Amino acid sequence: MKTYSISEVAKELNLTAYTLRYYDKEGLMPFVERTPSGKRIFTESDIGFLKVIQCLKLTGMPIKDIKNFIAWCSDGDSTLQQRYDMFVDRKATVVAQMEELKKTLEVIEHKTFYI
Amino acid sequence: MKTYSISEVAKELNLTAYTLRYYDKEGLMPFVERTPSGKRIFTESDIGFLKVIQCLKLTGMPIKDIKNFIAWCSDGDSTLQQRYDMFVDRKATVVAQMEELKKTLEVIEHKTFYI
DNA sequence: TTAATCCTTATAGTTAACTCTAGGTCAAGT
DNA sequence: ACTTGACCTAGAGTTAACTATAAGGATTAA
Repeated sequence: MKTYSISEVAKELNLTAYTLRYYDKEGLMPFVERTPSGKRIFTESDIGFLKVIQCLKLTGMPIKDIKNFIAWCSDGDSTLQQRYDMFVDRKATVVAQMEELKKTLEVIEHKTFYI
Repeated sequence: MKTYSISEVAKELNLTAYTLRYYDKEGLMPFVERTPSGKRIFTESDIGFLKVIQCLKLTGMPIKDIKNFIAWCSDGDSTLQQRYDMFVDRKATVVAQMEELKKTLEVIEHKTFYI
């Protein structure tokens, strides 16, 4: 199975190795294995998971909340509903942002505000 | 014309007077008038403008960038295109976030990732 | 006239999310 | 064997955006 180093993953996800180590320290990556000498080794599935984390971050979710989500994942099927609800909640947040933005666009398009 | 005090506006917009003064210091509210004694007096249109600022913040726009936008507004019609472009850009950002979120929702709905 | 609410400046504290440095380990190439 | 480069940790430093306090003063509603 192909694995990746921290700097390869950082490049792929467009962030730094510092940031990945910080995420690890914050409990966002309990799934990442190590070599006998202690180096992190990332699998394809780890990278997929990190992409989900990035998506959650994009929606404005704080790291502590993402950490909770990761912890739920470790708890298995019993937390499936919670996890699903959380995603639905996130979606609602972004949809609400979209609505606000649309309203604002309408305002500026109709030139109804100036200083 | 009806006007509002800083604390009334803070309550209406669901933030604190501290925050409003901070925004003022950062150049986000050059339009707000004062009484002869120096108190800020907000009009309905000021509040409308502050709501636009809140909307921009919701999309993740930093205060410095919002300040630039406000400065453009002061520059009048010559910056109309820039301002419109900025809003389109913001909209695109949020739409992209939506797309990411939809993808992620699909992933979790199909239960294709677990730790 | 007293209490509340506002103002200022200056300064300090807080939180989140990085971002970096120092000092050390380890594995591969020459 | 040795040097180079990528990795490690702990912990310090940074930035943004508040959030609050203090000290001192003005205004306004009851």
